[in-house]
Amino acid sequence: MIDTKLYLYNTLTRHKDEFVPITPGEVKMYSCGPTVYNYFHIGNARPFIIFDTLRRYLEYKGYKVTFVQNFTDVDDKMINKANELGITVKELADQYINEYFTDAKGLGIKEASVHPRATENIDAIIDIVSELEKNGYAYNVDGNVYYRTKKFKEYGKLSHQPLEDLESGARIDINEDKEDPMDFALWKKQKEGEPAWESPWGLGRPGWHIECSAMANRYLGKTIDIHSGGQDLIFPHHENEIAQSEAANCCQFANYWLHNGYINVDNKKMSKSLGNFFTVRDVAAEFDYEVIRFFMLSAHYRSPINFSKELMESAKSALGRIYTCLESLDFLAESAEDREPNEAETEVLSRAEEHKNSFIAAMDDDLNTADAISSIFELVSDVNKIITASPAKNVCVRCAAAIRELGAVLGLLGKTEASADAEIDALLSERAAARAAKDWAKSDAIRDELKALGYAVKDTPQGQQLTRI
RNA sequence: GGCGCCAUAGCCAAGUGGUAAGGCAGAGCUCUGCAAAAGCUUUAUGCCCCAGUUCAAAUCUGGGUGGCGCCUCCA
Repeated sequence: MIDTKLYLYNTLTRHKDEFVPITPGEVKMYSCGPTVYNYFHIGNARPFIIFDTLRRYLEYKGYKVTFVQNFTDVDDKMINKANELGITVKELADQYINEYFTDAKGLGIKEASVHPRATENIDAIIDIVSELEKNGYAYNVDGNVYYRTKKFKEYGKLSHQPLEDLESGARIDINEDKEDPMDFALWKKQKEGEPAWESPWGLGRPGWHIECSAMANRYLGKTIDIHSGGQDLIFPHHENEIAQSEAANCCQFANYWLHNGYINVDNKKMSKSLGNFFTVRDVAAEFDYEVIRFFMLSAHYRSPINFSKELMESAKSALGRIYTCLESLDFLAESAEDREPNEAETEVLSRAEEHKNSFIAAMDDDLNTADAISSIFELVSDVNKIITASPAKNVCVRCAAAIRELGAVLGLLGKTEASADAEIDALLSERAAARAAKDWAKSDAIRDELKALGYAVKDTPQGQQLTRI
């Protein structure tokens, strides 16, 4: 257990608050997941990566984390897309949930403890809407159930906007059923051709906000530690979740609300409506998934970041620098002498501890991954200084482990080199012989041949080092 | 109209009172048969501008300028 204090910026209090979980040693987290009607774009990927990193860090510190991330698998967008494609909403959901896991796995996003689907929790949704109706926070108009926003006195506490101000800025709502324009749907009456479930109010489907309240309650309980999502969910989605959950359960819904900044393109928010979005699938085809993750973590999670090909290239080179160091350490560890560390090596090992402490201090400060990554680079830089001097085996192993340990907290550096096959080994021996005979033409020809096979070879004092390109 | 965020080198980006981390790109040198990688050196007397507080300000205060977001489906 790493018992340093973790501070997180809480949208609710607008401060960095010391993180104290409800139950010592355990953390209950809920993060809003995707609506599964398409591949997700890199803007969607940011919260997935950021809050996966928070989860990993909490686990690294020794907490037992229960992490819930939902799939919104029924809403207007789902229904429209399914109709367009001539398939059912469930078929659409199944397909894109699969695609989600493909991209998420590539990005190093661990599976949540539970990935509940809205359509599989209709009973829990009906329960909470019934409770709200019973205690006067909801009203039924001909099969549509709405939340009575004015009744919830703390409405606006997350977005820090008094209800009147929200109302004056609100678009005119032409829905005549509602008592107030700020009221929002909890349950929607079935329309022609829409999927629907039986309920006390007739056939219908849940509104968007209610699913998160219902599923957080079912899988985590009435009060959770951390609720997270993108900044654009603060209002109305998270504000409404608070209104629903706190009115139904009569207690605080979440102690810490965390929100990540946007991804911009040409300094403008990336969004579907502006059409300036890139899917993770497409970007991963050009750059590695891991480069996307590294890129996301190279700035503070609450800052907006710009996306561009140039910045991805830069991220790729930076990540490559760490991998080069790791590959050299792995290579050296195989042939290195098994002896006691010398003075310089002992110094590097002790500096590795310092860098690890800096890394932890950065992460404790509201998840400052940019600063944390700089600790990894400083460690790499120290290691590089001893790498050409045939370091002791034990030193190579320990340095590589230290770099990988910190990388793993960020969900990075998990790639391991595939061992070369017999054909490659034969080429390497042949090249070694050619070099010994100073037959440079042949040596270079074999290097080209290896390159064509997808390998780069470096000549080091310890022999030929092979890496996959 | 209400609420909020941001401005640090060619680019990206930490730093929130003690004298500018880290990465990418560039330049020179060392090593190398060549290459690759790495190392060393180098790149902001200054952090959008102007005032102020302070022994001390990129950091705090006030005022500007420029950019962005939420208040509407959106990560």
